[in-house]
Amino acid sequence: MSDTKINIAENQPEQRELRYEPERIEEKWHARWESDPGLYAAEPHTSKRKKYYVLEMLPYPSGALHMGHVRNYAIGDALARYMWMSGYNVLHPMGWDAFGLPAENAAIKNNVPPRQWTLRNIAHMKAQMKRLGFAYDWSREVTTCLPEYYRWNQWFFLKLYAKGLAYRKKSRVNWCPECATVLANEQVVDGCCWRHEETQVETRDLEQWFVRTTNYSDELLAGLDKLEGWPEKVRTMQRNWIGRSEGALVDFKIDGGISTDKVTVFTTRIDTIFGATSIQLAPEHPAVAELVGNDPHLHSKVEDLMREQARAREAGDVGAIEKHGVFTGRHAINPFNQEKVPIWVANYILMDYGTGAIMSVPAHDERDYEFAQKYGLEIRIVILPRRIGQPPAPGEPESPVLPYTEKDSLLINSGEFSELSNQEAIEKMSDVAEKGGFGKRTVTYRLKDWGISRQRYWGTPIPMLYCEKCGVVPVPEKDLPVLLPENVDITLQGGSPLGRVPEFVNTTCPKCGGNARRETDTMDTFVDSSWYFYRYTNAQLGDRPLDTATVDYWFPIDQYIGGVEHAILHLIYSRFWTKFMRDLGIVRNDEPATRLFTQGMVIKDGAKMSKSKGNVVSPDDMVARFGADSTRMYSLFATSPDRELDWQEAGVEGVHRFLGRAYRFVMRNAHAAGKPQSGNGARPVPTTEQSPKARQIERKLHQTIKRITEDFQGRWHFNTSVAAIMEFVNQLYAAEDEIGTGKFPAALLADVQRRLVLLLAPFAPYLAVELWEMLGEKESLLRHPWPAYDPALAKEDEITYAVQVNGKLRSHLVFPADSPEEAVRERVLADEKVRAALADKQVVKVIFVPGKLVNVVAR
RNA sequence: GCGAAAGUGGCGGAAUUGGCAGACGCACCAGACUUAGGAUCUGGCGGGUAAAACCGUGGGGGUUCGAGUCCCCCCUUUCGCACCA
Repeated sequence: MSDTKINIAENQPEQRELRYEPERIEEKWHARWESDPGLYAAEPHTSKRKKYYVLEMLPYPSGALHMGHVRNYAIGDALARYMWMSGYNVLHPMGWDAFGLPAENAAIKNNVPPRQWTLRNIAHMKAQMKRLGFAYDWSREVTTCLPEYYRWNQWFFLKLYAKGLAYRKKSRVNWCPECATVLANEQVVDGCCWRHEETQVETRDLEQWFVRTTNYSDELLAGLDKLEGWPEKVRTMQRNWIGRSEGALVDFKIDGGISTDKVTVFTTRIDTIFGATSIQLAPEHPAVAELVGNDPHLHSKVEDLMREQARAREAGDVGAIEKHGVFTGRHAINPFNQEKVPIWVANYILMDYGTGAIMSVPAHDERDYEFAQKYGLEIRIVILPRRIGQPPAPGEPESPVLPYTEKDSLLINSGEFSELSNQEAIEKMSDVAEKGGFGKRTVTYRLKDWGISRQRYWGTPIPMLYCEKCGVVPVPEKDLPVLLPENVDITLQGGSPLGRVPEFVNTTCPKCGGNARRETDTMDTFVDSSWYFYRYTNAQLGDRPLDTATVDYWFPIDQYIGGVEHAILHLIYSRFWTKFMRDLGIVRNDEPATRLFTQGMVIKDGAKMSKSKGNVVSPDDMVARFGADSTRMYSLFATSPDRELDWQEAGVEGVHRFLGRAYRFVMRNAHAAGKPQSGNGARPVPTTEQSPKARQIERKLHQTIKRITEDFQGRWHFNTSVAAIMEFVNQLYAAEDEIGTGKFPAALLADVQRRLVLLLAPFAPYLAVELWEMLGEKESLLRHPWPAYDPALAKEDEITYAVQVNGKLRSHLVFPADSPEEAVRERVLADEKVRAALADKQVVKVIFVPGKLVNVVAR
């Protein structure tokens, strides 16, 4: 803001009120809203309104809001305000995902305690949100790092433990050296840490707490089919993540035996077992060491395979490595035909899927085919399409790999099972294997149990004790919360920081009174975000995590809005948690949210905003220069909410300019307006008193209300909603010369202004409320009903027909809206331009599209 | 490799079901008002032409009176999955 501008404003007081100064308007209302309950939800059943729960994903208090947050909340806030004005009892809460590693890193770097750092960030970000005018019900604020919240994480953990859903086991886990802690499978992306994209995850063998998410594998999968309000993309991602696969386990006896006499393979294609020409084991398979024996050559080969696999896994391109293997010299016996097949070890077999052993069927599996080709293993065709019914003719089919599964496929070379279809064979062979005791049907999943132990300080302490006599003992419920100690020396070395706090660690066993040590790991912060949205329904409750009846009123969440990056992590954990809580009997819904919306990323100059790229736009800066309304409205106007948003400052300026136009129109003409007519959709005055321009404005008003209402109810294309308001304001400017002349009814003007303000309310709440006051309205803008439109008034009374000859646009003709087809045809065919285009051609037919277009087809 | 989404002026993007391509905004150009303008208001703005014709929605075919929209083939980008047996 230059000095010149300010001076001019002061020198010309009559100009001053017409100048749109968002900082003045917004500061004024910002201060007033501090003491205004705003968009607070009414307690269940105290309001006649229907409930509507709109939720945006809670932020991590990193220090400052970024544009992604602003966009997310601008969408949610517009919806919340629209729903509120549409007569719903809206719950629109906000909170803080306040535990997590950045607080610890900040503590190490700047020597600030994590709690202090976090709470300071929250205070700042909350102030930013308020300045941006987001209408949250702050009486329900949830901060996950406070004992009032995290004690219930501990309470839930005890419930999980009691139900056998939390357990401790030693296992190979993902370890991020940068975070100095364990990660869940969901937190490993392409072999790297989800927070440190450059840091490769290592593996460590540690004793850890796990949550049995796999108990709900099937329900988590089946539930996806019913979540029709969720993006298909998210549902697909979750389906893939759960990775259900039906098949069979089959035992192959090891010829000559080792300490165990068999190796069990997992297959989804037991019907092809007569085509199995080798067994392939993962390099880490427990039988490998014995099979390889003392042969140093074999031994080093297996080591190589293991290394290749590990390297590929760390590089994140497991699919790309070249297949290698080595023959162990030993054989296994196919239980179906007693055939001896060689046992190999191969680098493409994964120990953590199925049994880490497969039967290799080169004729009907691409990978097996590639491998068999390389090592000259036999390729035996055992299934063919029925239409052939016999071994393929030379050169047909082209690829020897034929994973036939169609109903009309047919087994060959498969003993008693020959001639069966693929499906029949799977059933029969599974029966035979089960009866014979050498196999059984099974289902495997990719989904693994959720490892929740973190060797970090800033998280919820896991409420467990280790007693010298009694072993693992849960902290009794009455002793909750297990408070996270303050003043802890934080380093990234030497394991859990809590382990270095003797006052915390050393305690007595609640069972025997003897010495006990506390668990020093903390919980994954995704525990916090798995159920926070339930806490909003009654955030102050002291004796329970939630009140079932209150939750029952508000749930499920009607609309959840957030980034697609949470499609698996947060959204699968919170679905699990809901099912667990339901089985605990404290909630009744099966799923947390009916509808999910994932908004697109905010980018600038073709790249995601990031400090390293130096293309970060600060919301504070935007608010200071253009105002909160312009910043928010631009984030909705630039593109539809589901798409990537390319931040262009000139665009914010454009929206700012538009808001100025709207502001000036209302300010200039407020005095000329008459008394508005009562009734939300009623027509203010009879047509006869209106000039054509006034009628046009009235029509445009109703069309605009219609468009915006439909956008809210349907596609959420708020960019076109904003464009519609802009068009409307442009028309108002074009008709302004008639205002005050008597041609433009004062009552219509009053109505137009009021409704314009109402339409602006979800997008530019500061400006809307300022103008609302300026119009002399006393009632709260948010409590005023959303304007209705009258379809009859929105209807055009003249229609411009596009006139084509052979599909090419030749003319435009205007007709009264209700003109019959005949009248239109007649005038079209008589039209000069049409006749010129027809020349000497013969009219074959005339296509008439009512209200739109006429196409004369001629030859 | 598999799957999904997308590709439209100088730029962000409109075009709910096949029916006037480019709404709205930015940038740009011109004018008005001004001592002044990075304010405001008015007009213009896909290419092409004197004006038309004509050409234009990643490329190539097709269906249709009519295709950005539907079908087939290909290219590019983004996202997801990727030895899952």
